[in-house]
Amino acid sequence: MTRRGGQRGQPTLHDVAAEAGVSRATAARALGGYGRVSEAARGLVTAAASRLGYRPNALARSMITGTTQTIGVVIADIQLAFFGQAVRGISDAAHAEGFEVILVNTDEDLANEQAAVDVLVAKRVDGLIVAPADSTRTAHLGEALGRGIPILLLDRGAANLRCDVVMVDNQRAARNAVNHLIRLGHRRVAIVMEETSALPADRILAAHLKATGAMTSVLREAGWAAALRAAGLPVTDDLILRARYDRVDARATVAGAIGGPDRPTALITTDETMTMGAIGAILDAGLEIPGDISIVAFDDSPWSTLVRPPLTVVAQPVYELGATATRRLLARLAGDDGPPQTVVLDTSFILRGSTGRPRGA
Amino acid sequence: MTRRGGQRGQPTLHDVAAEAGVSRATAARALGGYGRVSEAARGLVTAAASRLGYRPNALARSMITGTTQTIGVVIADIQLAFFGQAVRGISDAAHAEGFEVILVNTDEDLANEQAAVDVLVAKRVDGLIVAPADSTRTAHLGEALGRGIPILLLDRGAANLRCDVVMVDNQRAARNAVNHLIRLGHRRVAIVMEETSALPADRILAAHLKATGAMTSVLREAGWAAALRAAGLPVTDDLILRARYDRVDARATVAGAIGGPDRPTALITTDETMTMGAIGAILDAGLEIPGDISIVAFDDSPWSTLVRPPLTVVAQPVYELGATATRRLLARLAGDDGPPQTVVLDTSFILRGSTGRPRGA
DNA sequence: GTGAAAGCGCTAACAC
DNA sequence: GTGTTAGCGCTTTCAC
Repeated sequence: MTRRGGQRGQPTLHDVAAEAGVSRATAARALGGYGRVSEAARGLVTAAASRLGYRPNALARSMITGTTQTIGVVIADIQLAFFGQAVRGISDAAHAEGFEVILVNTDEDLANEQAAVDVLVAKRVDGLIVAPADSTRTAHLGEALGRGIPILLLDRGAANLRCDVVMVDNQRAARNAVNHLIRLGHRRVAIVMEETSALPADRILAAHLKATGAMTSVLREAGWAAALRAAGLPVTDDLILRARYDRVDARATVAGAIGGPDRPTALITTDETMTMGAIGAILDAGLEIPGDISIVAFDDSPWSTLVRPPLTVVAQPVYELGATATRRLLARLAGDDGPPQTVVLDTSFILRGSTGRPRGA
Repeated sequence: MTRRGGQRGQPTLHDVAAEAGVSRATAARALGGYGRVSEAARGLVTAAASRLGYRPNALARSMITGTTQTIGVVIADIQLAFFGQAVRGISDAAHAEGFEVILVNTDEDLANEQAAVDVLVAKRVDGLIVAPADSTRTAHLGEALGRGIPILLLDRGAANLRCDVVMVDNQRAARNAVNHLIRLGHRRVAIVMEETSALPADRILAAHLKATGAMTSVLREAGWAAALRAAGLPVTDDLILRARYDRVDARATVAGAIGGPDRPTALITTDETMTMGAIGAILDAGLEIPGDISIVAFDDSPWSTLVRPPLTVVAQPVYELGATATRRLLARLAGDDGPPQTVVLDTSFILRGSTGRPRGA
């Protein structure tokens, strides 16, 4: 019994070489598929390897090659449908090139994100895909970049970070959606969005936002405001329905806004969570969609055709966002060192039953 | 400039030690938080480390310690709400103990699962959580177990595998749900489920299934059949609506079954995908829920209260399933070598509006 | 084509 | 308390 076994009892290259009666170098070459090995030796080695149930130690290999064939994915919450789809796109594109994925949730918390990047750097991931929690406080990302670890920003940009970004044009998508409502005759179009620390809508400079890469909901708010203003409609604070980022609070917020006499005739929601809250509130209030109130939602959720009426939505190519992001990142890993790219994928406006002319229009 | 830098240009312990003017061992002890180090040395080292932007190389550490602080998670598809929730539970419980998660999707394909296990073994994950694609062909899992890698089976059992399992009692949950329908007066209760290679329902031995750990949908089918039989109702093939695992096919299948004259008066669906298909078909057919047809769905999807009427469901504690699974696995990693445990979490039956008495009952 | 030897960055004995 | 030494399992020169 020549078997020595590694520390965990698993056979090592050493054992395989001994079993095959060749040197470790030859065994490694045969198994690793590099260098030159005779057919005879290769046969001996592979036979010995399978006899022993040898599995290469990727850790040891990575120490030398300097690549772990692993990418880190840092997102807010895998439970959200958006990230589920995006991560599937990432995972598929990564696997296609032989990469694995380490997943970390941040709950949009900066400290969590910083810790995640730290761990992933320690684990020596080859690259990072991150949906940054904060578009301005990105020192930790800059540092990783400085270490030579490519980063790809998913879904949201970030100021002062020289790296690739894959996203959609949120402002434009929101503007289009609101334009649709305006064309139908709506004059009071509210937006349901999560609370942010951003400036009030009427002081936002869209160009600045675009440059600094703000949160998607803020960009959507900017698009909403732009559409209203372009139509000569007032952009007032009572039309901005800010809720904590959960459907219960979104529901309460919308309930408050549609309970009064001068309620908006249409709503645009900035994501699935806000949409669920808004629909809940409308159902509670017994209002008819779109007769009493129209709604256009961001993100084409699987269930959007199951509610009555089916939802008019802005659909993002979420899976493709993830897949494209990954291909871009892997290109960097493969040596592409061109200037940072921002890839903007197209959204589509899907007209279904939840938008219509306001009463009396 | 004493800095040498590692292969990727990142500072190593060597650099830190040099910068601090101590030996590598001392630097390692100060940074790793093990062994004894004087306050003075610790100060010197940590200062040097932060000056250099040192990040430990987890790969090198793992080679020696024999632990990667990483668990592999092998599931069907992270896009499915079920797995999104479960993985979040896993991720949270893992992070709480300092573990990261490598995620792999299999699409319920055995070959994918085998490949995934291989890669994860090569990456030397400390343990594996897998929702096995096949409950009988588990040689690859047995082999990993043989290598000393603890495995935890999530959501589904597997035959002949001595390892922990965390799941719900699918048969019982289905039986309860169907009993509710029977009590309401339904006599023709159909089940909407994915195609499987299992035997027809009327030949299934529930006990055998329980022992071998079949797919959840088959167990739910067994529960459905058991409830009907216990009530003296016929279990006929036309009540088993099998569809490919996608909502489009589920919809077509259900459409066919509810189009005829002798249609079932109630439906039980085995998961979210089947539910979406079934509701789509019912809406298409213009049938009224629950007047024309009752429906009870497996899994309490976020949108189940948004459709009208809100759905009566069997809710699984999905997040808890993941968290519990992870805690069990981590206990194994911490040395627990008691006999394999099967943890069964409780489901809850949530009565909402989609179930009622059949017409004429 | 094959083997010997060096070394990736770190931890763990073992001396001092 | 600190330094020295020996590896973890692998890839990679470099001779032969």
